[in-house]
Amino acid sequence: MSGAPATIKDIARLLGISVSTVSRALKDHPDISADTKEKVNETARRLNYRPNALALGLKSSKSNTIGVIIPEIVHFFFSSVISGIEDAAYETGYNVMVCQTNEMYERETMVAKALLDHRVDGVLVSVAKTSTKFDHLTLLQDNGIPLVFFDRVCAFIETDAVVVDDYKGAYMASEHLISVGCRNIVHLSAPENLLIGKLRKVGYCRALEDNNLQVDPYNIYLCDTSEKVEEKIGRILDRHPRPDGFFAVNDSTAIAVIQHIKKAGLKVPEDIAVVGFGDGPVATICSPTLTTIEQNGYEIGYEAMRFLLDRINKGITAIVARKKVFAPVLVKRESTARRFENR
Amino acid sequence: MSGAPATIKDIARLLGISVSTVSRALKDHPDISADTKEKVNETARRLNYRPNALALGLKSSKSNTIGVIIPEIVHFFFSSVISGIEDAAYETGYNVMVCQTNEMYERETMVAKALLDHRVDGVLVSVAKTSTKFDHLTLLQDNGIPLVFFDRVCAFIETDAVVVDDYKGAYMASEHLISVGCRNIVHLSAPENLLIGKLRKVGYCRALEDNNLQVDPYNIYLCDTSEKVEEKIGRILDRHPRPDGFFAVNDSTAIAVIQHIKKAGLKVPEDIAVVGFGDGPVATICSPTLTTIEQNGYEIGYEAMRFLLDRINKGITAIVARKKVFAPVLVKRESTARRFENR
DNA sequence: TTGTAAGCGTTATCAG
DNA sequence: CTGATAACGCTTACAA
Repeated sequence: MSGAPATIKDIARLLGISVSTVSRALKDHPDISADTKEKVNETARRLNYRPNALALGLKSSKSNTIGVIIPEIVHFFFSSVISGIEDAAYETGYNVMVCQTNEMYERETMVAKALLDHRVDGVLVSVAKTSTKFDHLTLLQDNGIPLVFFDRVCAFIETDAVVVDDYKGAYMASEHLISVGCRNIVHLSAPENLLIGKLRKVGYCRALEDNNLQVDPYNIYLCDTSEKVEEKIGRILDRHPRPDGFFAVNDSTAIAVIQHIKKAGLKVPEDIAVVGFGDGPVATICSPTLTTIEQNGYEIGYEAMRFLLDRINKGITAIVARKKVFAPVLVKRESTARRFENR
Repeated sequence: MSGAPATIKDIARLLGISVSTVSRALKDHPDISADTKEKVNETARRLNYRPNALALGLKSSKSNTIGVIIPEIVHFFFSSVISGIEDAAYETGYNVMVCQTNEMYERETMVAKALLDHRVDGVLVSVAKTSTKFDHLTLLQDNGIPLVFFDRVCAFIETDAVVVDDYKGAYMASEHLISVGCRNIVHLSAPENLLIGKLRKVGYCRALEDNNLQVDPYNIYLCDTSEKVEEKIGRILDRHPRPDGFFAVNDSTAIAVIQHIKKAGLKVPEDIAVVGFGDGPVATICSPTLTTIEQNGYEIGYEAMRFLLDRINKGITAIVARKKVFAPVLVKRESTARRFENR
């Protein structure tokens, strides 16, 4: 059989008592006689009664659901984040609505509204590459829905955020390249309107400056996917003098670079050293294995959810904006090895 | 400011008209005067009015939300599936609640109940490795919530399913190994209680039999993660005669095998050829690149969502159980190359 | 110890 | 053209 779910009314009718009695019995209210409780619970079990979360939510203005706005699910980092969020939510009885924007501003605004419609208790956001306006996010706040950013923070909105130290990670990555002997380092960067893009670029620049290397603007390319690498790598490798190091804004870009370098008959790291950012599983699968900056997505997701729960429980404005900044860790592997002696 | 979201009542009060008029005006009911509509819409815009999906859901018994039960989000295949589901849902105005079970039966039952509580309009499921009872899923059906399986089907429940042809894929993979000269092929399998585990194993066995090779039960290991490979690979490579081919139930297991073979000083594919299942991005990143069976997660998710929408719209029982079986494609790469001449 | 009724936000059915 | 009112499932004063 496949009928509609049982309600408190069904139980009341079956037992010839009122719905309020049933309601109280189900939540073990002290006023209700043991006998009645017994009967109610038995019937509830028999009917597979489950409270209607929609009704509960309507009554209490709490949906017990949180929303996640994420650029693309199919990336190790982002799926790790979701996994962390999901586990933290499960532990605390929340459900998670996941919305992917596919990096589109328009879609980001749509899903933000959908989450508002559903009266989610809070939202975790990592903004899309193309988002430059953020009214859709302040709209959520204006409606009493707390926001927490992870990874891709929006600088114009004052709220909690959980990130790795992008600046420092980039600095470490770049300095490591210098320490293994690179002097002509290319940075493959993400768009500047993403804070991570900007910070990682600044980290790169500063590392060069601090080591008395000239920052050549022509050594910085907007290039953050393997497709873009495909497009631009030829031109980059043809430059004179040829770059001897790459710091890529993420692992998949770094690996695409390695593959093209190898295809061009050059060697990593002997001719060109490469560092990525993220430390996904691919970093140990590619060959040579990839030196990269660790970025623990699971932890980031988990902590972001903890922040959000605080805000949900203590009131959206009760807390001053907090940042959780994970210290980046440089994981050295083959793509910068052999050059270590130069250090 | 961050107040509670505006309601239809707020608009009514502000305009000094009744809520029913507002409701009708907002949905462009023909009865309402252009003038009133104008005023209502203007006020709605000004207040950022958004209909309360909880109230709507309560009234209509439709939450406009679907649930997804998935073993682990952090796998390329599963995250691709979610991405496909998510896109299909977005196109049709549905929201997606994602629940990961971490392969635990107990958690699977919990999330199934949570989805029932939220009165989701339908559920997409890929069962956990450890699930052998399925009352929690029939519970959903009994409550009028349609179910569609993807990838990890439950054989005991009669409903739609979207999968690749696991049997055939495994058959092709194994036969390919034979065709490149392997005669002593190990199969690293998933648990038998998973239909995919069983079918892939049967495909392997049948391919051997059809090619006059003995199926040696000792050549079949329960080993479906890189951790388990770590544990068992030593023993397997020490066997005499040494295996000359591996068919692994998924890519990450296959790649772990390749890495260990290389570490043991043997060559892939010259000494041992390896085939995986899934064709994730890692298959082209590892070295040698991995021959594997394509399994398009995005398509599977997208189609599963289409099936589910049909069932939601036409009534849960109106349709006889349909299976969408994607034809597997063997993608030949280096991990079985060079041996091609033997074909 | 139990029942009645109002209300959460919305829509549909009746009346005007 | 517009307004009451009931209902969706549930909780919670307030009565009894």
